[in-house]
Amino acid sequence: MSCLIAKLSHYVDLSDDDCRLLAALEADEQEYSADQLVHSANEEIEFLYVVKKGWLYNYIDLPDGRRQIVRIHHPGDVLGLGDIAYLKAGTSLRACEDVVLCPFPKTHLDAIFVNAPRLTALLFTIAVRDQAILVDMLKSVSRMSARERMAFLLLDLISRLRVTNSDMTTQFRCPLSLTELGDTLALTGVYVKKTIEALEQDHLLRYEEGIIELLDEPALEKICDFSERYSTIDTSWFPGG
Amino acid sequence: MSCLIAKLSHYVDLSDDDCRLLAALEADEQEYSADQLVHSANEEIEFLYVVKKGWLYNYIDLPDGRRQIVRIHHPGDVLGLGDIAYLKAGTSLRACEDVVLCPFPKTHLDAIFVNAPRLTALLFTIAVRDQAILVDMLKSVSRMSARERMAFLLLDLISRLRVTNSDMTTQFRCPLSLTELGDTLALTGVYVKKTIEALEQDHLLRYEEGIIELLDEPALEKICDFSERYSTIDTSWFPGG
DNA sequence: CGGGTCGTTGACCGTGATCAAGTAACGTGG
DNA sequence: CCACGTTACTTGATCACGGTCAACGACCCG
Repeated sequence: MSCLIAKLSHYVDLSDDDCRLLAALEADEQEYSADQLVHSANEEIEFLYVVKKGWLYNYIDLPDGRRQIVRIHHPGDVLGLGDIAYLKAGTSLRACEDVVLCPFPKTHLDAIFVNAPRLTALLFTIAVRDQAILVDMLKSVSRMSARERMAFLLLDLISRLRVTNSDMTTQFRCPLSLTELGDTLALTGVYVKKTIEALEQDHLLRYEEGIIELLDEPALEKICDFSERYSTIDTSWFPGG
Repeated sequence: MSCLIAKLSHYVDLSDDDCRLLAALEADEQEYSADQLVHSANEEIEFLYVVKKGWLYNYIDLPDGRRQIVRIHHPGDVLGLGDIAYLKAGTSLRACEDVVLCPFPKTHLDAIFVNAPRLTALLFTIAVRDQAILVDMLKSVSRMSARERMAFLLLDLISRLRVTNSDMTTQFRCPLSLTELGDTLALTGVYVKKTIEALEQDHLLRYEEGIIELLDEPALEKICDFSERYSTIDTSWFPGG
């Protein structure tokens, strides 16, 4: 089963027609290797993508060479919804390991908007949920200490992985380098290291060779006032189906 | 003419049916006074709002008493699209001066999703445009200096005001206090003051009694690598209408 | 006239950046 | 198989941006 359908049917019952429309989005496949740029900011957007395998991230470059990672993507995510308001992409998209994407032209959304109001509402909701997550990220970066931010990011990542991967335990592989984690958290790679070390001192987590193990989730949640945004959404107002 | 219709028809031609659906959203009116809370985070969401008059802002409180202002709203804005994925509001909404809002229940969106795919696409696009703006804000707060952030915020505000207010010059009244500006920029009120002073020293702007005048917009744009997000959006992929 | 909030200014401080040097792992070409 | 370059991780010394704290004045409202 496609991981897009798997992820979406977590939220609503999909009709056969809905599934057919969604399957059409995953007709093509394309591979990208680790660290490869999928598209860069200010490039014209031809395609949206469904992630089939691997992690990627969106980021913005600043003129002085620094960058901010805006969103980390996992299999089953729909990429590019956030860019369809504009002709050109606002962020660059890069694979952080070998990935497989399913590109589809943005005009394919037409068929969904016209024929499947229920699915439209779901896509709308997902797009808008991403916004809530950006708000969390803004709060994190603007108002929290390095320690709190680190806790927040790790909890966010694991709770997203749990949505599609219900056998997920307390440990996962994170293919981002320390510098990339820093670009996500608005810290330097150096300080990410020191922060992780401090959390390890307190027996809250373990980090080794890209494997992260959360040793005390309740304590981590308390540190950063975490609230989970992925397991449930409100579908009660959706058009009947 | 309603400022919602004014704002939206800036982007697409609206049919009579579309206008009728939109007008229904502005059927009711409600006043709030300066500094009044419209709804708070974690409250159940009953209504979305169209802003008829005055400025408001969304913010998040942190357990330790700090807060982050997430978005500043002007007349014509639709509030709450970002919250419809959840049963409860993620942010609090507060009036920063006397305002008039038009509340409508979120189920009213149904009618639009089912009957007006073109308008749906527009709302979708607006919701998603807000996301691009959040990304800008994230970039600003995470990676820019106080001076750059200040420049960015002021350019953002004036370019939004210009969308509906084409006779806007280089000066506008900003009803936010220095502390509120600080909560927006992730700075303290004290440092906002010092930053504004520094910009005044360089003859880039003037600030007096809440009136802001931008003296050298090109220079300000250069400081913060500003890109305008409000004047145009991509409507080419919209369903025909 | 008293109390509140906001703006203003100055002294001092702390988090996280910057810089620098060193190590380990990897792929490359000779 | 080794020399080389590259990249990531590691660690420590020092620095600076912006926060914190405190005090005062202006203004508003009761």
